[in-house]
Amino acid sequence: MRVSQLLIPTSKETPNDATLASHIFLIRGGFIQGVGSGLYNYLPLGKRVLDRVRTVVKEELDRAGCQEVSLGFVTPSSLWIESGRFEKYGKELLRLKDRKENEFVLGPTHEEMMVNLVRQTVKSYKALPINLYQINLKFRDEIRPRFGLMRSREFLMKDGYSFHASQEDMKREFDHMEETYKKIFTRLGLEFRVVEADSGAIGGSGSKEFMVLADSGEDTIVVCDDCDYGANIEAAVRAEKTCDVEPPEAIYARFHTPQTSTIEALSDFFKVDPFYLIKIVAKRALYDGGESRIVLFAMRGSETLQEVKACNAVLANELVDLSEEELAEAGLVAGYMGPTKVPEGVEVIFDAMLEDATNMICGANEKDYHLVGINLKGYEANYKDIVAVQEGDSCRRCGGKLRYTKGIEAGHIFQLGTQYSKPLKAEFLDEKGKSQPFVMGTYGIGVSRLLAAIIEQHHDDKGCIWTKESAPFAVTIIVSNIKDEAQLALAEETYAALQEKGIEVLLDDRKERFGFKMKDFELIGVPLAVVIGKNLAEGSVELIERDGLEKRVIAADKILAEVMGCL
RNA sequence: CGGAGUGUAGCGCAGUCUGGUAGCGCACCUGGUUUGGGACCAGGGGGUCGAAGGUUCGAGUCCUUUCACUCCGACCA
Repeated sequence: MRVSQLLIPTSKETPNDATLASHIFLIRGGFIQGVGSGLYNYLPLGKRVLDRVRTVVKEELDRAGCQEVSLGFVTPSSLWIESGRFEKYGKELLRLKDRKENEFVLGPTHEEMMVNLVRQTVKSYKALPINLYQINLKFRDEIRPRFGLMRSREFLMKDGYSFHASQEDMKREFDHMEETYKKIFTRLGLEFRVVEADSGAIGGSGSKEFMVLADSGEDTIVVCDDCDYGANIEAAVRAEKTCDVEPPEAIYARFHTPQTSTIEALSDFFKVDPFYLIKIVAKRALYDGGESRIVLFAMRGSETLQEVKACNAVLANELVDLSEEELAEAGLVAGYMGPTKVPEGVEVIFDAMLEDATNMICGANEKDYHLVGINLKGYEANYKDIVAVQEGDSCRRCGGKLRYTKGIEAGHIFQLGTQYSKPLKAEFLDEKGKSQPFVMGTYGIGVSRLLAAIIEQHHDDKGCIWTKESAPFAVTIIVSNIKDEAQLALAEETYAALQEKGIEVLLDDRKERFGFKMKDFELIGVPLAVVIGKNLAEGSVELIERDGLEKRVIAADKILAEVMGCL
């Protein structure tokens, strides 16, 4: 491709809303163009990268025995109502009506559609297992789209679904997909980590995320320094935690504690380590049909609530904050809430760490009063793991120190079981002629997000540095002075020769100055550049690798061999 | 959803307080010079000032309504 004919609107200026390297360089390099909140157009260069990434994904999946299909983007709501997700998925689901007032949704993920496809076509165990996938647009009406392609509303995703006659076979495929995903991310040149994860809105049990490691990642992951344990903070576990400080021995009593509505103040007031205080976080848990209830989450004062774990503990769709008015209406006092003697209609969940805890201090559910000498030994209650693992906690597997790191969720695989096949009545006949629901797995890769992830991991202050398998072109030929006939002639000759060899080559034949073209090369991030410039007079040209920007002077008649050697 | 802010040329912005000819930089077009690190000179094109309504002789500017976009937050009760 000749740059003079390529639609490639590069810019010196950083868009004012872009903060992440990937967002800045993808826009400045003319890969994408913003068209609305969380909506992007792909320009020729961006489309090429997208296609290359997509090709890697497709090749590995096809090699792993998966079959590509393409499902409708607009989905009848009836399927979503059948599965029960129409309400559960919440506001991220964009709903729309056609001219006849029929309701549809724009697919944010396609379990329903794929189950529907398979239930109509697969009737026998003999046709199993089967693994179908598509690489298609998705739409999620995010609360707050940001960071360019990282969190957009419309995005390209590979979503795969496998169907099995047994749990064991599904697990086998799950492991197989984990290996396949590792190959995909490795081929794309990404540094990543496979971690245990929460299953979120998709549901099911046993899920793993593929995290591309980057400081700008939106997810916090907990990793062990000594073993390969890794988990999303939403699902991380740790070894039991104790406290070295002596517990405050006291007999049960009600204590006047004015102006101590925070854990910190309470800790100061009683001169007690927060470990021995009970912290309450009150939330409103939302359920289907607009129902909701107030839940108090009780944990040690040294801990912090992990909202996803908390949400799972009460099987809610979502947890939202409460205003002081709402608390007052429910008979609760902010800053003085306790897990005992709660008003009617308020649910309490205890963190598992509180089981059999003694010598605790908690709120009295009464303004300006706390209770001391609380003893939970043998106390009957609902104990669940609802707190976040903290840095420095011990690894449950090996006892090593856990620490936080940041990751970009680029892939997620789930063991679904019969979560969707049951409500959607997707069944097959087994060897005994008995009807059984399909056992399913589901596997996703954020293809458009991968472009952002690659740049987050591979860039410098000048621009993008695409990896070998993701680059829009393999090499670019820069003609320093387009009016120099010798330079242009050699460039044209080289361009034709590389094309002949089937190499994706770019020829920068624009009537621009040298510096301008170099800046563009650095911004766009093609892995290799051949600079044909003034030292052609001495019979040599330059080879520049984008990663590191190292220059090498080579003989002009050796270009082809040298370039081929670098690819 | 809570808080803050912004909408003026393709992009980045000034002008709004104090109403009176629509501006600047980049980009773009024409001509010329220039060609190893985002050149220079000269000329030029491009605007329903987010939208609707109002006040006024006159509104980018004042008033009302509305839409869009962006940023911060949504764990310690």
